[in-house]
Amino acid sequence: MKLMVIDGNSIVNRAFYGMNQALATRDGTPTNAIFGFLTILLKLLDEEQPDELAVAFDMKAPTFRHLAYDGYKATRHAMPEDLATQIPILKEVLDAMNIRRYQLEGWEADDLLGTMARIQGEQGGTTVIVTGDKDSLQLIDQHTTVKLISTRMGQTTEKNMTPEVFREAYGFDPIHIIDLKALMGDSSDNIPGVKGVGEKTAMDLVQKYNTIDAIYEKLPDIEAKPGIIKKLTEGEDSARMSYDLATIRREAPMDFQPEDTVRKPYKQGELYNLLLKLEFARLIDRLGLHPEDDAPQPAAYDGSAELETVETLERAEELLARWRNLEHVTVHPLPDLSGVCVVWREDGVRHAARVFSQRLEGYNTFLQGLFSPDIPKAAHDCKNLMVRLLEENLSPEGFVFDTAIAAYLLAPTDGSYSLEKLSVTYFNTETAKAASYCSEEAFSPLMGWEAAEEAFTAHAILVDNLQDALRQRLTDLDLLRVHDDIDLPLCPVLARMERAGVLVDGKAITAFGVELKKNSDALEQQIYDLAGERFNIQSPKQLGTILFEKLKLPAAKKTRSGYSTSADVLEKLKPKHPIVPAILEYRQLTKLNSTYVEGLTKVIEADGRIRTSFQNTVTATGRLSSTEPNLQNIPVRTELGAEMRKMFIAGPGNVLVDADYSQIELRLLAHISGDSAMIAGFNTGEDIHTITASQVFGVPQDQVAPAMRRAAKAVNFGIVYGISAYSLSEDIKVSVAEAKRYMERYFEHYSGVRAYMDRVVAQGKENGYVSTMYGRRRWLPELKSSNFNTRSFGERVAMNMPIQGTAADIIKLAMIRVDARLRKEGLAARLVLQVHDELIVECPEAEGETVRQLLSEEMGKVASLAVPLVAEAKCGHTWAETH
DNA sequence: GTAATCACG
DNA sequence: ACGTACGTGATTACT
Repeated sequence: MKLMVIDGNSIVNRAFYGMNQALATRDGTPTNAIFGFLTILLKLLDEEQPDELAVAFDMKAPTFRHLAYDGYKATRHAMPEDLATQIPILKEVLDAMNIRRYQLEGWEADDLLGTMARIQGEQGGTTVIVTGDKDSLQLIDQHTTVKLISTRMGQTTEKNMTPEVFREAYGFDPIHIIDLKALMGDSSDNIPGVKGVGEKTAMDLVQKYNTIDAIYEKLPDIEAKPGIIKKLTEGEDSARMSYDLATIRREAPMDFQPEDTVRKPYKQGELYNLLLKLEFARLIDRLGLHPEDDAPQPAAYDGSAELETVETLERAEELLARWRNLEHVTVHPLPDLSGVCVVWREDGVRHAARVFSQRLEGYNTFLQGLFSPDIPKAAHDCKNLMVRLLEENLSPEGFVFDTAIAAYLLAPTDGSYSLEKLSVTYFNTETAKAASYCSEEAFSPLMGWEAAEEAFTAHAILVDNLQDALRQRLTDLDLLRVHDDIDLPLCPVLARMERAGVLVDGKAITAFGVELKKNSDALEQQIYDLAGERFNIQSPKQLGTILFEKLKLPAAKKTRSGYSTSADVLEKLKPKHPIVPAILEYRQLTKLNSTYVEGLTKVIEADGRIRTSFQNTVTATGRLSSTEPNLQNIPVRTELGAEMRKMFIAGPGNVLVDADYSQIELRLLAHISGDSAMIAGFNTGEDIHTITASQVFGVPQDQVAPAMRRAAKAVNFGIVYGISAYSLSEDIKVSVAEAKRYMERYFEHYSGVRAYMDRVVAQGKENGYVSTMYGRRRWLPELKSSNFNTRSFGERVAMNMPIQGTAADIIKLAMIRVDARLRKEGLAARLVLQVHDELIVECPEAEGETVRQLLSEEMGKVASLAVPLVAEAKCGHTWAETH
């Protein structure tokens, strides 16, 4: 039989310190250590497949010896509260998993591990001890191995220590770890050892003599320096005492019978409820857990409805007429719009009507009726639905609620908002997988019609229930206005933009690619010549070996897996070797070619246009993102890269009009902080970076040197991001002390900015969230973390999100208004792209000037701030020309 | 699937 | 003393 025993305290500590993310439930209970522990546990179970399993804990944490982790001086740190609160919960989880745990007054987890391993061995079994603590290595023997765990940045690495592996590494048998400790001591465990004997001497002695008994027997005739011999002689008592302290006691009076620890199935319902409380939805999914059959369902969820399948146009018309008078109906379409389930409530009864193109003659007439603006509709992910509606020439108007957007506004850092997930989050209820009715074959007779139809209907009802629950929560948190005024009305605008697409010059892109390839091939050859061998330049690992080992360039070591070869490292090495500039240029050319030339060529559609997807439920701040392809990161900063923008063109007889907000984030900083000096600066209408430089460096504006302006600009940006002197110094390449001086002078002149930064962090800590001018929120459990890095990150986010997020709100409002105005005025112009602070419209040449002014005007008047909100617009035949 | 790199605001 | 700026997405290498 194979027993796995886990050192609970050791592993939970490693999980706590090794998780780089702040994990917490909505109410702020930290859960990262629990999550980390369970992740490690499941991984180990999978790998080891033990027959028996147990976890040992220290009784309390007075000795703190298990708090030690690499680089952490554990001598006498109290256990952080954020960790302490997680341990009792973890124990509950283990109980629900039906895993035996042991703890014993007066005995440490180590001792229990040792005792269990001994008993197991005596009964002819084997044991794997799982710990992060090297002390336990003394327990290794023929039937006991130790799995050493270390966790960094959420990544767990493990080392299997068998007697052979140990001997290879240490040069003596595992049991002599005790002798080693007796000599060298262990500060984290308060073991004194022999004064003056460190790790090196101790290793040497134990490798030669194995035990302290042997050493002291032969003393003074041992191979060691006279000084050491003297120290050993004087320290004998201490060594003997340390030996006892370092010895793990294997005779704990514990009630351990290996057969008690045979693995048992989880207590399904109990574990489900616990993990649900901890908001570990993915873990619930992974373990395939379900609620207990008799568990009380939240009142909000009611999956029942009067069902019908609509098969005549008369019935369809009748329903449409009734729906027009309701507050809303919930619509849930199949991805290809070949069917739709509509859920509504009348006189306290819920109804669900399913309509399929194959079963209703006149289905298209029905769709036209349903998707006319006079039937108020709720749906999950409106924008995607609207894109499909536009493809079918149906109206994207008339939507009043989007459950995906609502869930996003409530938890913008969650990342995904599938119905499967929301069902668990909001109703503690598992639901069918969308894939069961979304695939091509789902409704084929082979797959069983009924199952697909049932899942489809269940999801429609779920969306209807979510609509209720989420609307309530939005109202409670004052987030409904963001949904109603910004994110929902933006959906049809985005749908139209996606459908419009942007025209590119495919031939020019291909030609550019040929040119890039020619030049990068030449560089590749050059690099091989300079390196004296061929290698994969695109492999950071191989490149690192060439640069830092073969060519012996000074390494600025960085990444986990070796040398960093990133552009800023290489930039510093440029003068040291001609291979470096060649690599930098090679990188630029291949990047342009693979990401932009090849990436974009692949997605050009038959009409020569590229259609991106704008994601409206992804970013933590409220910005949009762009995928497949990403059109928000087309090069512009370098001359060669900017060539790409010449390939984005207006159609024949058309122009592009490009309008971008000038310094919107800094203007918002001025407005939100209320800093009078910065507000005054913007109101003079001069260049803000020059003004900043003039104020910070104390020179008249006309004497601001370009370097001063550059520095001031970097400080301005840094401030918005929640700066540190170190990062600023890296950015503008001055000493940290110099950067610190800049920042001090900056805050002297803009004291209101500093006050705002302090204020927003304090509010974030108090409320648990920060918000934009329009009420969009981001929750910040990181601010309460006891981990310095995590907390610092939270503070920077607190400073940045209200600014970046407000800018995002403003441009979204601008898009809604620009789109409305272009349409109202009967212009052929249409929005085609948004790049965070920039809008791009394509229109007939004749409309160019009108549109240019309209854009600038609408964008400028979205918000009235303490400083002007300025948007500058230009026309051109290519995207490059508009800059 | 993750890490490293680099493109954008 | 800590470890180093906010927000994204695509490509490539490699496990």
